[in-house]
Amino acid sequence: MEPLLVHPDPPPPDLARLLDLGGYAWKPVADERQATTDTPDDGWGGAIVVIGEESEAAWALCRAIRKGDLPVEPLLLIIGGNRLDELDLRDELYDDFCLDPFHPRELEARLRHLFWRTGFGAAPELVTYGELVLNLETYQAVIDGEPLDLTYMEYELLKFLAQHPGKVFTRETLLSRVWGYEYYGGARTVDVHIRRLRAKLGEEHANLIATVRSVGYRFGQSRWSG
Amino acid sequence: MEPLLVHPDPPPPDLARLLDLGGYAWKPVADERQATTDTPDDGWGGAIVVIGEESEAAWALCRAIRKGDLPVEPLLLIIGGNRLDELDLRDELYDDFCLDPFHPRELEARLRHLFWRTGFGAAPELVTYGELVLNLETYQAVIDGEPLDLTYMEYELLKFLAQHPGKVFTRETLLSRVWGYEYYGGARTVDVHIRRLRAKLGEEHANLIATVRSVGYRFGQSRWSG
DNA sequence: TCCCCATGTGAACGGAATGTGAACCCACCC
DNA sequence: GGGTGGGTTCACATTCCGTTCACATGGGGA
Repeated sequence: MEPLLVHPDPPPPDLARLLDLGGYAWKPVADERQATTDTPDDGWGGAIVVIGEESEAAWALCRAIRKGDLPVEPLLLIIGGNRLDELDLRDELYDDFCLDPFHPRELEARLRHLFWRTGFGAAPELVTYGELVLNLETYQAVIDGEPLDLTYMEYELLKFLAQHPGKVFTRETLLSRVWGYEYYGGARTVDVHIRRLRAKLGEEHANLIATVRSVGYRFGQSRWSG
Repeated sequence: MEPLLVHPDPPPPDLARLLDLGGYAWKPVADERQATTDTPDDGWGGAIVVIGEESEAAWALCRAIRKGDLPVEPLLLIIGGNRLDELDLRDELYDDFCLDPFHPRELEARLRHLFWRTGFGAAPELVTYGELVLNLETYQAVIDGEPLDLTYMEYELLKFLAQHPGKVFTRETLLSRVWGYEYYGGARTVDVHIRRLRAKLGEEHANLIATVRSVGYRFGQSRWSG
C-alpha cells in the first residue's frame, strides 16, 4: 500500500509504534511544502494529522491537502478531547477523527474501517523472511518479487516454517502442526512436500530449507549461521 | 430532519439526554420488526445502535438495516472498548463508531460530521475495480461500458467480493457475510453463483474471480505493496 | 572401504475439490 | 392454475494434488 502521510515530524512515539506494528508504511511530514516535495511515486495512501500544540500548522496542512493540489484521502485527525471545539466548522477538512490519548485498538479499527471504505485494503497480514513474502489474506507467496505458485499444503507448510525461522522440526512435529494433530500418515510425506517447496523456491533459494540429518528440517539460517 | 432510529429501547439515559439537547428527533426501537412497522412517513434520518450486553440482537438489527429492505443511513455504533474486536469483520455494517462510555462532545462531533458527509456528499456510491463499476444506489453493474444483467444474489456476491479485492474468502465466510449469518445451506451454492458470475462477466473478465483450491475464492489481483 | 540408514527423486495411484449441466422448489405474477 | 425467474440442490465429469511406493544417492560409523 502507498505510504501514509503523517504529521507532525516526528510524530508521537506511540503513534509511530502503532503504525509500524500494524504494518503500515508511513512518512513524517512537517508542512505542506515537504508533503509536496516528498510525495512518493505512487502517491499517498492517506494522511494522519495530529492536532497538537501547534494546531495552526496542522490545520493549515489539512487545508492544503483538501483544497490545494495535493489530493490525499482519507484524512484522519488525532485531537485532544479539550480541543473538540476546533472541529466545529471544519467538517469538510477531515474524514474521521480519534480522541487523543487514543486507545490503540480504536485507532486500528478506525484505520481499517477508513481504508475499507475508500477501497484500499487495510494493511495485509504478512509473513516475511528475507525476499520471501507470504500474504495470509490472499494466500499468495512471492520471492524476489516473483509470485510462487504453491498448492494448499505447500503454502501451509512454508507458512509454518517461515513463522519459526531457524527452528528445527521433526517430521512428526510438522505432521501434527501443519497437517493436524489427528493426522495419521507416513512421515515421508513431509519429505516430498519439502522437495517440491525447494523446487518452487528455485535453485537460488532452495537452501532456505535445510535438512538436519536424523532430526528433521529447518527454515532459514540458524543462529550461529553454520 | 427525519428522526433517528435508536436501539435499544429504552436507550441509555445519557444518550437520550444528549440527543434531546442536540435537538435531534429520535425514536427507540427494540428490533427489526418494530423498526419496519414504526418507520416514519418520510423515513429514517439515520441510526444509532448501542452494542451492549445483548450484542447479538444489536448486530442482527444492523444487518437487517444494511442488508434488508430497510435502508437507513448513516449508521453509527456505540460500543464498549472491550468489544472492539467485534468490529473486526463487520466493516460493511456501519459508517462510524464511538467508544462507550462516550465523551458528549465527541458524539456530537461525530453526529454532525456524519450528517454533513451524507447531506452534501450526494455523489452516488460506487464500487469500482478496473473496468467493473457497481452502482450501489441503482443496483446496476457495468463492465467495459456494457451493463451486466445480474440477479440479486449475484449482485450481492459480486459487490462483496469487489469491496475486498485480493482477499480470499472461504465458502462459509461468503455464506455468512453475503447470504446472512443465520443462513443454513450447502456450501456448493456458492460455487454455482460464482460460475454464473464468471459466465456473465464474459470470457475476458471471468478470471477476475480466482479459485484458491481447498480455501475458497478471490476477486482480483492482490496488491503487493508493503 | 564397506555397509546401513536417512534422505532425495521420479512416477503412479486414488481421492478430494471444483466445474458443469440439469432438475427441483418456491415465490411471485398474470 | 399455469408460467416464469431465480435460488438451491443434486449427479456426474474433470482436474488437481496429496500420498505412497520403489529406487537412487549420499553421509557417517565400524
